[in-house]
Amino acid sequence: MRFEAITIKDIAKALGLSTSTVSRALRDSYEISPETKQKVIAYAKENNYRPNPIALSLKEKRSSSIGVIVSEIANSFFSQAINGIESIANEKGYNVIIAQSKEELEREDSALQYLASRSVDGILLSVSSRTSNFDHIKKLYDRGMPMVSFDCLVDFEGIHKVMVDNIKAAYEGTEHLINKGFKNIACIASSSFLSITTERVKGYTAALHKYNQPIQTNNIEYIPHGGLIQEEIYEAMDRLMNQKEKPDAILACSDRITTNVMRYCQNKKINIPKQLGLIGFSNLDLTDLLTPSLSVVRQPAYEMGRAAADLLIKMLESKRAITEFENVVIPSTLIERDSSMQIKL
Amino acid sequence: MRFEAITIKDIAKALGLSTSTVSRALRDSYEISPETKQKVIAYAKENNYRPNPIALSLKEKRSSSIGVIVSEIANSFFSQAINGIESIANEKGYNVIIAQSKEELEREDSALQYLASRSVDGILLSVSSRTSNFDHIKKLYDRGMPMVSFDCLVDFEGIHKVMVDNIKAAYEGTEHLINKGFKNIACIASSSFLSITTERVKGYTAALHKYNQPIQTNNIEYIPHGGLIQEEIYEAMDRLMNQKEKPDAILACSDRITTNVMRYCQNKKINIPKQLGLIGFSNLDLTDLLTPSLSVVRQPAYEMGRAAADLLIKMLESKRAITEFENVVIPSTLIERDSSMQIKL
DNA sequence: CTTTTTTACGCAAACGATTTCGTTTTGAGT
DNA sequence: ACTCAAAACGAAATCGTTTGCGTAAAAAAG
Repeated sequence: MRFEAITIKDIAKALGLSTSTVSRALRDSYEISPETKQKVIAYAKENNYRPNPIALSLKEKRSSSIGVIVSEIANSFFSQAINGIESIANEKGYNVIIAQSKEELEREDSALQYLASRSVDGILLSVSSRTSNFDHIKKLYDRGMPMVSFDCLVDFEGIHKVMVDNIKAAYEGTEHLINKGFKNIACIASSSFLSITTERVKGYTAALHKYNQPIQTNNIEYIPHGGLIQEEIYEAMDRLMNQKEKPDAILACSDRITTNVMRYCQNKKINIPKQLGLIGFSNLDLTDLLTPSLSVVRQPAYEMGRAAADLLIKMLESKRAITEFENVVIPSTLIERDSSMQIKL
Repeated sequence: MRFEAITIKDIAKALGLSTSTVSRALRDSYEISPETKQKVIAYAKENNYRPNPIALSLKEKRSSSIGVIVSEIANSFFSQAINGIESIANEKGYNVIIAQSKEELEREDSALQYLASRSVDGILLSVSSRTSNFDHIKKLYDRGMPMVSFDCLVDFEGIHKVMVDNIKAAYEGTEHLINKGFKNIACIASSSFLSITTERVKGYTAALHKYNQPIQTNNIEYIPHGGLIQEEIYEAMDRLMNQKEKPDAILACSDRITTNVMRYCQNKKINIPKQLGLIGFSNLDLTDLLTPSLSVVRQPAYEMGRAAADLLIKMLESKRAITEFENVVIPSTLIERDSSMQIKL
């Protein structure tokens, strides 16, 4: 079974013209007489002609499409970011191809390779939590594939980057917990390879330092697969809660980590926030309905997507090579709810 | 800025061969001497050669990609379904292009048109809640575009369909509420155009009928945009709760409707389940963490995606035209939690 | 009534890969 | 020595579209 679309050749044959004439008529060239144009356009419309984008891509060496690689789309941050990307892309006449790395290096690489082999004009990339080595990305980038890095950033320079101020975001989250009276705050972050992890941990320690709270390395846990594997988070929680001095609050540095910490506490009958305060990075739109309502650091995913897509398309459409690379930093928002309120609830 | 990949021509030139020889060497043709093959393969590997899929698509008249149109990816049901689709597609060597209709007819049509113009071999479609007329879909389908309809189905026959048993699912949900002692159960469904709506309402009324509860039309609300617009749900709830005989429980027929009913109740200080029982269709993976934990009808989204993709690819790869069309019905699951427990909590 | 210009169109190449149909060379068979 | 076939490769068409160039006829200029 196959779908056969009408081509310029079919029109030419039907109207007794050459393909060049038809092509020019459709593009409203001055070399074609008004009558011929009229005939061609009418016939094309009638038969629902649409130029074959594949033939166009082959000829023009561009596909008018951009690729997006994220860890998974079933993640509120990324689905919101993709909405932002699409809003810009549609506006500018590009279409979007989405690929998921599922937090695996091999899938990231194969997605990159597929997109690279000419089907897309450029790539928006948020690296997976398993990406400790960025050579496969840098290689492709150096060979001329336009790319913009967003959220989980690549480690090299000379590339546009879009991010939140992770240090500040984590600092504010931690500070909020401190202000609410928590004395022994732990931090659960994503894989240690990621820039967002190191920055968020940096913000966390900076806040502790500022308020003269001790910084204990055994209060910092890293989750290798960024929360995709529930077990990893449960194990981290076990380690934290089995210490002599249990933490009394937790800063959870990703969506999946946050929800799985809540689930752990529910299973273990740990009351939030009485026994354990919690604030988490999350873009879920029903954190207000959770029990207790969840205090979150919210990333402006939609805006980040828009900014990244905008940078990429500007890059694609610029004549000369880019020499100045931007680091777009978009502010995050702290939303204080019940999960971080120690005293009264 | 543009990315230039290595082509078969480059290899031919570098090795002093013709493009035909290179092509054959890479495809391991018997007409090429082992030594030449060796040289070509080595050079190709070294220079990271990858066949240009666009050129291939043009020649083969197929793109090895399938399109998926859903209302929005930021919806747990669809993102899970897409995961299922991708799992099959990757297995069979297809890649997936995702488009969102955002519950708008125009966006659905333009997505369809784009995908149609030869960039995809087939389409998996869940129609938008604004789609009251299916002509644009049927037209394309009749012109030979392979399609499989899943979840929100098209209204015509002669096409593969993948769905849950909506009547049974709604029946079981309603029955569960009845068994828990609720006496005046309302139903909030998606737009009245959709087959899933009529079927779920049918299941709801069937259960009421079976247990001798009165069926009141003013207890059935339809949400034009399927829940994408929060206001529409709030207004429906207002209508329901301002009746003389308020409902004591609600069957919410989509993810967005369910969560927005909860949000409404929270705003209006309506206690679930004491004042209002609730069971909802939902695929969110944290309904267990809500307050109260949410009773749900869960659709097997991943399996539905797999089934739909499987049918489509079988269709694409079958030599002769399909004459038998399948209606794949996949069972849903009822998960009983606190939101539907009237007596004790 | 020529010559030049304009008008309106067709031819063919190009994009990258595959494939059908040659073509050349070598070696075996008679 | 002659035929024939196998082995190893190349030329060219094809997919759908655009575009530089060529060219016929018609119109304008001389």
